[in-house]
Amino acid sequence: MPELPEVETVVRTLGPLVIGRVLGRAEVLCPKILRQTPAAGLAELAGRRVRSVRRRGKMILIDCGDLGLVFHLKMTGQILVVPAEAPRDKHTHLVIGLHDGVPRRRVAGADAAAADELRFHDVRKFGFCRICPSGELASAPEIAALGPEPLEIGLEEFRARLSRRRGRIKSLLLDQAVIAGIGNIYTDEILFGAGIHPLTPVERIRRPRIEALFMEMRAVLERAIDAKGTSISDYVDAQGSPGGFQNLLRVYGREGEPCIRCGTAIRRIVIGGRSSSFCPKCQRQR
DNA sequence: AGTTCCCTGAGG
DNA sequence: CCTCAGGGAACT
Repeated sequence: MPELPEVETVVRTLGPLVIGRVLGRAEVLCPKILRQTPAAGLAELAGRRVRSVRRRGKMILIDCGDLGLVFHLKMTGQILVVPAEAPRDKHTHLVIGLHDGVPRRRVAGADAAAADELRFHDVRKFGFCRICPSGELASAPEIAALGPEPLEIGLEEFRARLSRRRGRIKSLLLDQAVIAGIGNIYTDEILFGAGIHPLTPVERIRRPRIEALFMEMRAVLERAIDAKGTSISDYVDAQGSPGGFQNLLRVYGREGEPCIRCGTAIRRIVIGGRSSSFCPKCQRQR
């Protein structure tokens, strides 16, 4: 599932494939995935040059001058850059032409440069794309509501944000308004590393352990980015390559297997409808 | 704070 | 056939 490290990897692989290139015609094969995007907005994309590709939380922001594209991959979304002639499948929902700069005058009879396509692909159709004026990007509801970036926030701000809230630590780390970009896999990995039971009320976690949590959050996310994300079901980067962090997971998806630290069987519980794996010995409920 | 829903493919 | 996976919005 694309979380911060996967989205970061998509952004890093997508950027070089699209920045400086010009968008062509957009084709919507599944209108459901367009959020608050009038057909006119789509038509206006054609001819615009891609300026930048950035990430905010789990959102992908593509700046095309005065128009911006926002993608959220949710669980099974993919953004791919492929040759225009590559076959599509039934889960390809949005296609935007992509070509190199448009010369002022085309040489008669010259072949058009081989064109690529930027494609949004999503088996479950939970993901979406929004097109809006660049000036409205920051105020788009999905972005305005996000908490700070976990790799940019400092320890004191992290601690302050958590201390303002009540509730289970797992639910808070998953809450995008508290901190942006962490999902189910990395929450479990971070809590394991910090030795905190996922159901622990945040107000019961003492300062030294909050510090351990902060360090672990940074370490896990950075390691996962280094490994180019976790590919369990559908995740691939903009070139279609899988990540490698699934081989480095310490607790997620390891229910019943021995804890890598103490050998105790990893247990799984459901919190807020999400499965949570943890070691009952290394992550004692305090 | 917990439940339901969206959606589809995989696995039982 | 049934159940499960899951981000996040909407609802209870």
